[in-house]
Amino acid sequence: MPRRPAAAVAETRAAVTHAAVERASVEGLEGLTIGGLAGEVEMRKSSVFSLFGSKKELQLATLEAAIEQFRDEVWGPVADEQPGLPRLLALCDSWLAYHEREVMPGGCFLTTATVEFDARPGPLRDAVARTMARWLGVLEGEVATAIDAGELPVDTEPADVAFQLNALAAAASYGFQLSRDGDVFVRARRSMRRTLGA
Amino acid sequence: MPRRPAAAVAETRAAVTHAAVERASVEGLEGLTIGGLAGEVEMRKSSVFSLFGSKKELQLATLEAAIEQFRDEVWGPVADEQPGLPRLLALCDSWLAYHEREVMPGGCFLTTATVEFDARPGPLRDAVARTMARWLGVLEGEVATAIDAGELPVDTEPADVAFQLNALAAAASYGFQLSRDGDVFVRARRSMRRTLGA
DNA sequence: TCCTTTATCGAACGACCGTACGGTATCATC
DNA sequence: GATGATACCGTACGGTCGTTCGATAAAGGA
Repeated sequence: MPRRPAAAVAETRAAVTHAAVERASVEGLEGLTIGGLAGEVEMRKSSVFSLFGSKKELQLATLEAAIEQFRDEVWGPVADEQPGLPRLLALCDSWLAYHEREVMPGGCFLTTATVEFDARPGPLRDAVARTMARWLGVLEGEVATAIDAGELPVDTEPADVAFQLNALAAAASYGFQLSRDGDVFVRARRSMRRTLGA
Repeated sequence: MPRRPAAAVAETRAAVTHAAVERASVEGLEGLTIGGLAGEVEMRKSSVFSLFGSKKELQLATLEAAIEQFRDEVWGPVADEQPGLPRLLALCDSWLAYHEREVMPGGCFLTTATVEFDARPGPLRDAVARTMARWLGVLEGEVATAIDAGELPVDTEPADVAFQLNALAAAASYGFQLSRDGDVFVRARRSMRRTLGA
């Protein structure tokens, strides 16, 4: 009794991973349960399972979906800004706004996944590590562009600034989740501006 | 067949929570299993269970033990330094050293617990929130002392500096766990020094 | 219209979890 | 040396998890 037309597997997977991203931001990727997820998308446990073949594959697909959403909602709006400091400043605002409007009910997904798997060897950890490295690389490249354009001091260490910005955004996310006090975003924004020498 | 003399319940609990702290830094507080923990301290599942009465109590006791260890190993060595900027600088070094020497096999315990429970209402979340708030308060007080002593600019926001230092230490911890590259500690130390205007 | 493909379902499995409870050997006290 | 408290153990129960597998009904091409 297929409820959907043939070859709809991609859409169905997307519906599941979308729900999984939200759920995992709260309970963690390990806290995901195939049965619980199935209930949320009104399917049966065995159906959801057969879409991915294993829980590990479901987790990897969920991470992939979270990355895509992050790119769409954070990077997308600022992609057209002028590369260098202008885009970096816009990116920081977009980044914090993404957390502030609570797109993820449990806070920053990548931070959650990082802290959850950073000490557990396996493909999940490797995928998280690659993602984090790639993101830090993006930030670093933007800082380097800003330096070349004379928008930042020549003695600025791009990797340091990337590390700091990422640390601040993550702390803003879990700080807000813990305290439910929006002031942490003000603090984070001020701190980011200071890091970027404003 | 009691293996220990009477009234040894406190010592036994301490042995269990000590193992639990290490394990939870890797697998998370929710990932703790009473049976697994029992194997590690060479006791039976039912024995460990009856020491705490419930898993939730075990988790709370584990958090308490982690806080105590943190206080002993991070704050203890610098408690006698001169309050204000000197002690703050020493504290940052002690803090990073604590993570660098991998006392916790899975990285910063409080960060793990924070990210794990920040969006899950309950006594665990409340305890974590109180702990984090207290720690930020300690940092903030130290910054305020430094300002009063003229060691930091008068327009410094103590809460901002506390937020930044905590963000950097946490990021150093999970950054190291992910990359296994000790350079993150150099980066974090440099960033902390910069935050403190050195 | 028939036949193959395919998306979904239902039922069952073994493993592991937290929890409950009664038993048992040792200790402290008299 | 008998007695009661104490620290630990053995066993079992109900529940939930990931996973397997055969059935089923709609979709699509011939």
